[in-house]
Amino acid sequence: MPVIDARTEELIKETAMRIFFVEGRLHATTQVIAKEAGVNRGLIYYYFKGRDHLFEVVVKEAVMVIRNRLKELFLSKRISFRKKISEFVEMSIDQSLKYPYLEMFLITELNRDGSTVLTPTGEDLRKEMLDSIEEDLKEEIRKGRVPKMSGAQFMMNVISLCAYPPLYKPMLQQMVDLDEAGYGKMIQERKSLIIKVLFKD
Amino acid sequence: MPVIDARTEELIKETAMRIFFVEGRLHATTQVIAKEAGVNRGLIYYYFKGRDHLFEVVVKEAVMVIRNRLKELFLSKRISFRKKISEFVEMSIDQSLKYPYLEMFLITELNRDGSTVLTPTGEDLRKEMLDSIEEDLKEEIRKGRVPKMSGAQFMMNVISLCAYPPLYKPMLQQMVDLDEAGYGKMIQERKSLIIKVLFKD
DNA sequence: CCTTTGTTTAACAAATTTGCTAAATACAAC
DNA sequence: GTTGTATTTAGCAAATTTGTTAAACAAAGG
Repeated sequence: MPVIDARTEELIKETAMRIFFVEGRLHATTQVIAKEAGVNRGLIYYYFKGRDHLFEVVVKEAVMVIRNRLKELFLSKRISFRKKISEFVEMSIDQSLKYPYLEMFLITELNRDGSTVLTPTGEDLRKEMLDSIEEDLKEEIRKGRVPKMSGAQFMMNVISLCAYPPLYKPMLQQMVDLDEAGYGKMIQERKSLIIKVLFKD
Repeated sequence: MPVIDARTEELIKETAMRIFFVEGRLHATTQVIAKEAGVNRGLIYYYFKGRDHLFEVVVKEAVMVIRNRLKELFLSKRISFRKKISEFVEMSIDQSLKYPYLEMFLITELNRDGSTVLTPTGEDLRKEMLDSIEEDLKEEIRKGRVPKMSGAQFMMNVISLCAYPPLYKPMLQQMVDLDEAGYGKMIQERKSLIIKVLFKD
């Protein structure tokens, strides 16, 4: 029997991810995806059951990667809260630069009726992570390094400060005069800047 | 001649805005829009030239409203920088609650090739607003109330902290256990919280 | 060389969507 | 009531998209 050419399946997935998550064309047709991948459209139906299933596969894969990194980070007892948040910020910004529209896609998907793409995080794990943050945050607030707020508000701040700017790129470039290099530099600067905004000391 | 029934045209516009900007269904078909507005699909072609033109009209209208408020706010010399930012935050959050997907739509639109929907802000006005912010910000930095950063970074922070959370609602509600009332309360709390995060004193 | 199995292609039918048109309707003015 | 104009409706043709099928092709084993 012939060797299974894994390149085609991968190629389709990677092209779909680029179109959805990098370029934000969330409703690209199978025609477009196949064309840009340089493969016959039928192959999307051969390797995946169809458009919806291709969606499901790439989203689930992306979500799993994010979740695993989050889990690993926030459940490790060894490093300090400040350090955890620093790493989270770095990770988030790099992720958002790589796939600016990914979170947006997940949000839209989550809003859709009958979406089966996103399975909720396990109840126990979710609670454990949240409690861990809440506890560490309380200590920071006590020390006066962070204004009084809930863990949810704090995480909302972190996520917003990281995930929005890469999305906002075209808007920002129109508002401020920025070339590609200048934009990249600005986003990288944010990594340390965000920490300075979150923690006052 | 019969009185022009402005209700139909308005109804279509409002329905389109709700579908696009509130529910985030950015590629809803003319059929869907007409159905939800309770009018015949042909009327979209009667009052607007077609789907694309309907887009153009509602987007331009929304952009104009935002721009005018921004302009009025940031070019008024009478109020303090802190107060300006406070009002901007309040305005942005209310706007984002009303139309969570509006900015997202604008961003996607701006990324599209050949988009004529968004005309850049006048060069003179843009520069004037930016300079005004930069100048006020320098003073705040000098007083040690804000960490050292450019005007662009500061505005990026403000916009992110305001605009992202309403988008993130479904995600947040899955992460943290929040009912509708709890969510609303949390977002309202952000108005003052964001100021405390931006200005340390 | 022939068979078997996995992959790729082209072509088709069904469904959806768009943009338009011609006819129907509503309604104010006469 | 008739007329003229604005509005609304139903329906059509073209284009697009989806999902399937049957046939072609490639490669490895016998």
